[in-house]
Amino acid sequence: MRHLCMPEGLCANDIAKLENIISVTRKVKRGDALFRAGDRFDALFAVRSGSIKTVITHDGGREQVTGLLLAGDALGFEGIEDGEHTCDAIALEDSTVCVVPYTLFERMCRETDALQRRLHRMMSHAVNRESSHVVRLGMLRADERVARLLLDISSRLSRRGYASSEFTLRMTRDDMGSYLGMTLETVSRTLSRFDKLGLIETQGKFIRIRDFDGLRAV
Amino acid sequence: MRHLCMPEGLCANDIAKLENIISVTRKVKRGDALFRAGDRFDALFAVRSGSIKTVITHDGGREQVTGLLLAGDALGFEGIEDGEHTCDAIALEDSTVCVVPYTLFERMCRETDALQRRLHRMMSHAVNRESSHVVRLGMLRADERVARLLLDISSRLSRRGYASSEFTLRMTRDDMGSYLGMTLETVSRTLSRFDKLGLIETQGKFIRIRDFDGLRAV
DNA sequence: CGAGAATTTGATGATGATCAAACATAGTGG
DNA sequence: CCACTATGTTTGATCATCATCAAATTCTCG
Repeated sequence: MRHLCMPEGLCANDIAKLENIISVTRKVKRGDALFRAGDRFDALFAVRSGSIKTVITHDGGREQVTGLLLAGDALGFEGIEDGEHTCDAIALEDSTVCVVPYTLFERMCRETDALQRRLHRMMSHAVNRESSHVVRLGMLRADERVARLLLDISSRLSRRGYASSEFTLRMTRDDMGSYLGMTLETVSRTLSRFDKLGLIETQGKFIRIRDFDGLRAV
Repeated sequence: MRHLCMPEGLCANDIAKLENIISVTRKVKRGDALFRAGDRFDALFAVRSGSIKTVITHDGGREQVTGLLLAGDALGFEGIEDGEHTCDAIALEDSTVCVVPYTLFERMCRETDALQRRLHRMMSHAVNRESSHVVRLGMLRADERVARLLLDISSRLSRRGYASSEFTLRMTRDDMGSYLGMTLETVSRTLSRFDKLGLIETQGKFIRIRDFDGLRAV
């Protein structure tokens, strides 16, 4: 049972080719950076285990969490444009990623159209991921944003075959707040309220969703 | 002097190839859709003249403007993932776009690595565009968002060789508000205040920037 | 286990939303 | 081409949401 870093099917032949170039994995310790803004871009990454946040550091030191990557998610596409990464990627827990050397991968994509299609879909997915985040930030109230985040994580986990109703979110409340465009206090209060309402159960970073429809209706 | 839809250099040979497949242009009348969410995705587009907004319609009819595309900008990448578009693209004024048939383009990208690199950079750019919008929505106050939008448009225009200090923004205040995650009233008030402060001059949709540093410092 | 970090909860206040009404602009048909 | 009507904009008054400041409590990990 081998783990495929970049899931969803290719034909056996293509998979073999792919495995050749993504045989390299890299471990990243909790709190360490997989890459930093300004680092030379030379590889894409896929989260194999653990989770990673992407952070943009604004002039003045203010930081914003712009992305949350779970096992199975690919990252690094932002670096292609100018050949250097535009954000920091920080491990939220000890994690493992597959390393996909970019120029090699690009060449393979020219040879294999299935692989090319796959890369394009991944990049398109990255666009859509950002775009739904824009919607979340742009037209939802604080409690709606929190509810959506929980549902989003849940559905991403279930798509990957993990339990969808309970998980441990390694982000701090501060990270969640930064990601959702609100303060850590508001995140905390919102989670407490959801708990009191019977929508979820929280014990620190562990979260269990008790009432999916209720959350959707927030 | 021919207009190249997708600017920035390729070698003469590649340009010739490219021009072959992007010879088709399409006119879109103000208010009409270039494509709608759910439409089959089969081409990428590049704005040749005019401007276009992308809109996501939330369940319940609420709409959010997620993107603003000016002459020279490419759009449609969100459709690659599932083969159908995920947002509406609406012309803000009578506009012209180049049509780039996708499968054809994909094939060409496998043949010409310069073209492939170009496509990848465009998609990466699309990711970064969304991502800076996330930052704008996530960590800025209302007036900072408006200031950033104006500066952003200005720098995009100047990069394309247009006047950078005055332009006519075809969006309504409502569109701007939706794009910036605030109400049209707040947009209007903010612009009025900037005007009184001498940062800009406004006459309806026409805007002249008088004090770039002032705007940056908002 | 203990110290530093993270979380929770409360009290207060500011930013921006909402409601409302006057005013301006642009698009249409006579 | 002008007048008329729609639509868009501005400005004001009030209110709700969420940020800020603060302090007590609980986790976590080295």
